[in-house]
Amino acid sequence: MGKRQGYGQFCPISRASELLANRWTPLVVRELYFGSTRFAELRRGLPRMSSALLAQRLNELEHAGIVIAEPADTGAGHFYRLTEAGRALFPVLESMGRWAQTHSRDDLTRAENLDPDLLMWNIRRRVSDDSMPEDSCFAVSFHFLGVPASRSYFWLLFRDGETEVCLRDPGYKIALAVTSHIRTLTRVWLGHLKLEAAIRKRELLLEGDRRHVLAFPRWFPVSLLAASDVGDAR
Amino acid sequence: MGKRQGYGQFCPISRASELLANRWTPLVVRELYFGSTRFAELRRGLPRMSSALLAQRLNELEHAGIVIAEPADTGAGHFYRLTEAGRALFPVLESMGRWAQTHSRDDLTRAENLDPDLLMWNIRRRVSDDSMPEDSCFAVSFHFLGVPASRSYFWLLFRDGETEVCLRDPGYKIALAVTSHIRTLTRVWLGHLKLEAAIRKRELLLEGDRRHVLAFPRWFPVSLLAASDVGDAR
DNA sequence: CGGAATCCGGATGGATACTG
DNA sequence: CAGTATCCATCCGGATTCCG
Repeated sequence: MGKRQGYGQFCPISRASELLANRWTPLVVRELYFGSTRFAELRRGLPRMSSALLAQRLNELEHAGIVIAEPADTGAGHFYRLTEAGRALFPVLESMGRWAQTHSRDDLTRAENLDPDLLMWNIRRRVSDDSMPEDSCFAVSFHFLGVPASRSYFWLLFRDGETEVCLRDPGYKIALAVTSHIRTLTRVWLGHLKLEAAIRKRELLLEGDRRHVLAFPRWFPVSLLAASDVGDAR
Repeated sequence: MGKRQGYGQFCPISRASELLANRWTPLVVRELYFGSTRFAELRRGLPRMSSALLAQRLNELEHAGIVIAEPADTGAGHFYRLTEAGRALFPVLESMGRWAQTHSRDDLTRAENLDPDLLMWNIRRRVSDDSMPEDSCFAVSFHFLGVPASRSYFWLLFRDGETEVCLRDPGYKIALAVTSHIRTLTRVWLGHLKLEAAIRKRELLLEGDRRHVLAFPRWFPVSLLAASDVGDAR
């Protein structure tokens, strides 16, 4: 009876809404699209989502043909991947992102949305897509202002062509130390502020070998959804 | 506390989801984008949505700067309109529609989504956008198969350049009688079947003056989201 | 560890009735 | 007509637990 379900309309927007207009669902698809495959990875990108709801959403999406869950050959659990129909949802996510970047820009970096864990996790995911020198093995430290003390230090560890986020000093050589307010680096990530401008304005401090200082802007990534129009980025 | 609200993420998809990933919300925006402005018009395009929830969604959208409600000078109630930020959401709706048209096409015309009221209401809205002869005054009757008897007859009345949906014979000259299964006309509307093909295959019957029979395919509209790729439309 | 199942309290949505 | 008010079913968040 009151069973909440479809909208009973033939309109294609209605059909798409049956899938996407549910709490967390677009963000689950986003995580899968951006490359997470394991339950734990998804949770890390969706820290405020309960594990029960994530499991439920993955089921719904699998049932709808958006996600396919293959049992992990190694160990327990599954690999969750988008099907072709799932990847075809990207234009929806992209247009949502583009809308918010132009019509809700300042809301993105309101205090309650700043999250250093999430930022580092996203940076790592984009860095490892790009090509870093495979032979070198070093760490870059990040020190954030404007966050709780327990969340103010992070390290990116580059080793064997892999990139890892560490919450403690990994003990490798610190090639570069990055210091900024969490909002500054988030705005750089979102394309609201050019990295070079943040450095020039001394909102972002780089300390280390001249070589690594100069290399940093070349490998430091921005979001796939970064604004191309960079507001007050001069 | 348990207060359900934002997702606590700086990602623009997250921000857009806070607005759009709620039940009925994309469909409310769709109705406004397609030209409905009064509460009653919106309800007619969203027949399964409770009036309480519609009022709540309009409030939320107004608060978010997507909708503006101006008190109606004449009579009670308001005119609801999209703001510029609201109209900028159209690419999101469009990409949702495009996705469903290609990846969930057959679900659109499942029995539970066929609705002759909704179909006629949508047709009317698109017809009046197009130019019909302003001087003429006539009616076109629609007889649907595959629907409850009480919903099987409709009339489109063209008068003074206005178009109206009638649930009873308006008494004007019936220039043309259209008969088809509800699914057939819905598929034509969605672009899954070409009108000419439906006529040729005798899934859609036209009776009336030769002049009106010939004119019908010229003014009969399809959805703004009609598929350009028309499957088995030959 | 990876993930599913359960339980609880608060929030949300659907149905119906009601009001100016 | 244009919404409110109310009641109840469902959904969601958080915590805990369980299983392999």
